[in-house]
Amino acid sequence: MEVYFQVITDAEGLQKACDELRNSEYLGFDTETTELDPYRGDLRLIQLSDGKKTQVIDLKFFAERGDLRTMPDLAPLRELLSDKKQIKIAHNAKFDSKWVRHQLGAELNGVFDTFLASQLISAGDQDRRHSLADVAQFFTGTELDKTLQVSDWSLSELSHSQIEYAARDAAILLPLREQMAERLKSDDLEKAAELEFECVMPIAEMELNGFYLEKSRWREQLEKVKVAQAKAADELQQMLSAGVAQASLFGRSEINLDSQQQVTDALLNLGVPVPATTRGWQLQPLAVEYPQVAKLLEYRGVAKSLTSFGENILEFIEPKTGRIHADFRQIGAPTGRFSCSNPNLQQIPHDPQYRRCFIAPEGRKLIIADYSQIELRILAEFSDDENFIKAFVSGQDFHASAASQMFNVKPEDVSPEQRSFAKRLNFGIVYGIGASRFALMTGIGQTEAENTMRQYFGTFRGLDAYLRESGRKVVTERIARTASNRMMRLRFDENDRQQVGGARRNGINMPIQGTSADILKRALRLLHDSLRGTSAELVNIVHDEIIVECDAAEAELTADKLEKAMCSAGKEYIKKVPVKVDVTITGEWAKL
DNA sequence: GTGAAGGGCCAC
DNA sequence: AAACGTGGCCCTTCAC
Repeated sequence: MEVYFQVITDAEGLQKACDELRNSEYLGFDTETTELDPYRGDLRLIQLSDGKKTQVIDLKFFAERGDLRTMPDLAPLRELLSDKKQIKIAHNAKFDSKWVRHQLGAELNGVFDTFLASQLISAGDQDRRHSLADVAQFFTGTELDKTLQVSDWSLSELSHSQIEYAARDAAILLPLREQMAERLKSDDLEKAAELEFECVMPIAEMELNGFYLEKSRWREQLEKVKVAQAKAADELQQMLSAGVAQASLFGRSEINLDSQQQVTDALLNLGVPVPATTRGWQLQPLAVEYPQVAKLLEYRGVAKSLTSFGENILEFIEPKTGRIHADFRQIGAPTGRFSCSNPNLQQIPHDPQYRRCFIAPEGRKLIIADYSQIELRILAEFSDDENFIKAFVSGQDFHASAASQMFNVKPEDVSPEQRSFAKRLNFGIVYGIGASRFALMTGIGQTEAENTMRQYFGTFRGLDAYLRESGRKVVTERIARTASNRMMRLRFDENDRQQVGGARRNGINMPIQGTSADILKRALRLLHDSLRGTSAELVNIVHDEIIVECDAAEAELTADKLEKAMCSAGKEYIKKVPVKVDVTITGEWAKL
């Protein structure tokens, strides 16, 4: 593919280039950098293409003359990038926007992201790849050579082929967008795409902001866990070795407590009826009768804490900022949920001992806001169940209200046990729980579990009908959608009962989990716009929770804005029941 | 030594 | 007879 390009190295050239680019509604946009991390390397090239001609801006020549963030010479470029009316097409725009934000001091607005679009269109197909080369091949049939992607972009003089490669990557985005836009339209994914595209900048900023973790407090916490772990390991070792044949004369044989195999053998020797899998929920009932099993579960808990949430997380602290900048994948799950890694800030134990280590630095505050029972409210909305809605509208404790209805007692007479049953079912049905699992987790018998579930669905008939219809539909259509029309395709063998059952549960869960993700994404965009120009910074998100850090003086104002953004986002999708957000102003990531 | 798979547990 | 959805990270095991 021939590319017509021009290299820009000075202010005059840049002004002219931006004037030319102004005439195009869509611009292909790409960057080349010397590193992957904007805190480490330099932004070298910015490529902008109107499809006919590609402008390649070599920032090295600008950086030589001063600070890129404030340099007036770059004003036309900043303006163009942040103008939301001119659409910038980029592949994984989060990457480019982080560099532009951090090193040019500009927001990227008006995004069309071919990476996110590809994920939306593939609708959860795990086999599809989403690299630019794969996406270009799939949608336009063009072969892309990406070998120069990892070439040295810090050279004082870039080669002709490097520049040409850079220009071509930007140019190809225009025909690619045309194909993808058509497909988004025919798949009815335009709304979901807009939701995703508008979320790119908030997430890019969040990653740049990072979350502050106090090292010393984390280490103190670790010491406590280490002691607990050593103790539990010792005790478990003692208990298990009682069942091992007194080993060799050469010494005691230690059991590797992390080895599934060895632990199972030891338990069997002790006469414990170990089930096929020894996952926590399977072992839980045995823990009452067998102290060894209880000890094993205790050991696993502390061992997990120490390995997954131990010293290693401290290595993620960026020296330049003293903060943790995790990677968030915007479409981390086919449902539309985010995933997070390096480290996964979405799975820090709820125990305040851990979360209290994430703090606001001196003079700052954390605002923690989470949706109250968002998935159940979505379920109320979708199912239109009269009694379910009533329980929310009444404004009292939801689980107690549900229990009151299903056990037919006055709200004040609901026993803790009844409330607990209702609560477990409320959560379980979102995942398609069955009677046997319900029996196992409550400790009641199979028959009683079946009866309780029958009572539950007898009370919430609309819910029952919705879940059945939802499950039926997904099996016949093999597609599930959220409120924004985000789509997930299900693949299963219709003759395999297990697969059909799995697909049904999947399809029931996806619209609910996915709509929750839709709402969060919408909230992030509204929040981003309402916090612009303030001291507030987004620092973490956990599915139904948003955490913002701001100057102490602006805490009240920020809390208000956060609550408003989340509520309005929720109300766009949930009309039949109130949307409730709990907000806390605090110095630490823990509720008061 | 390295990498993939299997099993387990953390979050929501 | 059925066996609760989405992720990431860690460990062991086993093959190369």
